[in-house]
Amino acid sequence: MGDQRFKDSVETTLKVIGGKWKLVILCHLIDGVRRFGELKRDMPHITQKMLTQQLRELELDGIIDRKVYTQVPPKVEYSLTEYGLTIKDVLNVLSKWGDQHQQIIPPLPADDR
Amino acid sequence: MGDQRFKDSVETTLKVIGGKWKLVILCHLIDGVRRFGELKRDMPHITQKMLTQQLRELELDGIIDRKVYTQVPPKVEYSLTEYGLTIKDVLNVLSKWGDQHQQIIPPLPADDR
DNA sequence: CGGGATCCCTAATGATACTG
DNA sequence: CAGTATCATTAGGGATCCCG
Repeated sequence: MGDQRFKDSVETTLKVIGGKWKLVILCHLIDGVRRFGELKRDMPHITQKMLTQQLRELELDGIIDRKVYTQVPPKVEYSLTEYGLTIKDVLNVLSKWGDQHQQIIPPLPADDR
Repeated sequence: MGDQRFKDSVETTLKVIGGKWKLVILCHLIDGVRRFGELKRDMPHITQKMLTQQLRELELDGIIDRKVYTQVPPKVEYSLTEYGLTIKDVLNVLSKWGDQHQQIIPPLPADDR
């Protein structure tokens, strides 16, 4: 299991969906199409810059689609690509693990860690 | 799926095993006990400081065990705790996904991205 | 509304030297 | 061998202003 190839694959995954925001963004897109403003509203802690930036990177990696409606005011919709849908398995496992972890090792009280 | 609780659980996971190194370290521990020097040798890019630091955090989160042999020269062994073994599912899914990704979106040639 | 462009700061990481 | 301790560096991220 822990051989070189296995490790390389994990590192590849980290490069693509690692970081502070990408998986969270994908959580919001997993249920369907979302507008930029919706994403921003549902993630109060992310800045506009970060959101834009991370969306671009996900788009470049073929995970999400960006559809621009040329109208005033502008409207941009984001959604998972067919390939991006494969991320569901990953999200499910991560969510399940985090869920267990919270029960076994509860977060420190009144603290964000 | 993409509800608040789901998202929170994913974020919890990211806090515990997120970052650049922890999952890679766990890859090496998944096959069994490893000494500090072995880990360092098998991860040429990590610095001693980072390795120590990340190991401490994993220990605090109950994922790995640290066994110190009081002898000269010193000997310290790291291994997954029983609870830490639950990380296997996560690693498998991440490795599998990264493996597919490499085939579909091959890394840029002669570049580290 | 959905950005882009700047400036700026800090937390994370690295390099290096030292030690029980 | 398995770490500390310290200093230097950098990348990630935030605040703000501007724009079609």
